Amino acid sequence: MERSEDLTPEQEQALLKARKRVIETIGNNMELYGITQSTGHLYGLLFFQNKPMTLDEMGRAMEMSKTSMSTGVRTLVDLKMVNKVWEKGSRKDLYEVELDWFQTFADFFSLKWRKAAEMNLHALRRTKSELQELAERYAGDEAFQHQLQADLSKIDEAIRYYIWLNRLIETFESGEIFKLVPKDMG
Amino acid sequence: MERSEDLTPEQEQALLKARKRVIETIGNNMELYGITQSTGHLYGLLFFQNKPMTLDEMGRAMEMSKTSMSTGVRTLVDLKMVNKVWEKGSRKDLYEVELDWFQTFADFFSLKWRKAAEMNLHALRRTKSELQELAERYAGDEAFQHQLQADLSKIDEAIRYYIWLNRLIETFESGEIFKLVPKDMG
DNA sequence: CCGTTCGTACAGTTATTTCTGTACAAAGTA
DNA sequence: TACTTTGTACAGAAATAACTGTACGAACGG
Repeated sequence: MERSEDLTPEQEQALLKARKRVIETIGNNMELYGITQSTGHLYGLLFFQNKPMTLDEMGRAMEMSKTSMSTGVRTLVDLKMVNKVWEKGSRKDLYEVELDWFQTFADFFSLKWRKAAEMNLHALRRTKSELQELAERYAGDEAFQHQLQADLSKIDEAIRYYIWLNRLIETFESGEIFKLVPKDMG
Repeated sequence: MERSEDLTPEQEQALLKARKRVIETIGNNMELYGITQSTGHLYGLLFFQNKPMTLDEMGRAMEMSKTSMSTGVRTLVDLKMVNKVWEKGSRKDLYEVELDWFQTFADFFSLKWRKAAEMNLHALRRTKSELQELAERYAGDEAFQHQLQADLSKIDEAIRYYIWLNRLIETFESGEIFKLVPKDMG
């Protein structure tokens, strides 16, 4: 915790204790984002910091090596959960959390789910055309046709799902989702 | 692959090759669901099966132990990605994938994200009231008040986000999301 | 009942991931 | 230019997770 505000030790203790619950709960649940428990904990730490933090400060607060802070914070930056900020006069890199969690959520889906959706869609489409070629080549074989059609109809349904998923992700990226599901209910 | 349809070895080869791309791509991307690569691969295998499969058949196809199949398939059942099915005459447990991927996606979010959202919301609210108590107790101390207000406003914004997230998840659970973002575009 | 067959608990092994300390390149400072 | 300071690559150590084989209880068939 930053010391610039000069709290009494008693106050500081009480504040740290209150923060701790949130830091740990959030840290634990961040595995949903595919990040490690300790990186989640780092995120929680940064969340309550009211000033950008250096790697050394993180290391001291987390009681971990600077190397780990470096890799942890890089993960968070890649996920756009944490931003690198500049401060004149300081040679050190400074980091602070992105406080707009709506944005964080949207960015996460753009980054991870869209990539997966597009890879899967690509694989499905390639395999679909491959199966269609097989269907033509062995046009007479009824048993094989039957099998191919079973696979093809599954693939078509999967493609339909991924097209939908891509569209859903688009609503996250564009912010349209907040028109469909408003941030505050009326 | 089930042999009941009696394909030629050549046809079977071609089919397996075509399926392989999809199985592996999907299997790899399933880490987004927090499942292991090999469990993802198992899912891909089941996807193309046109009959429910036993643990022994899975083990043979995956070249892995039956124990691993048992734990893998249990994970998939817990996530409602795979269903246990009954077939008279068979003493063995049979499993098949849930083919409705829209449903699978919705179930996954209900299960995992809602649980996390509720835990976080709970922690945030508890900490919020704890901070409010501190604010009352040290009503005169300006430096401390300043710090408490900084924390409280962050917490309020986080609470706002989780309330929204819960509402979003509700639209998945109720199927309302498919009214907001239609399965097929008009 | 007794003998099978099935699924899974459990303990041990193997494989993977996470974390640390050292070393070094980059960039600033004098 | 030499001297610091900073962030990260890299290799090894420590911690976790995944996988396997054995063993055993449950369910069924004779």
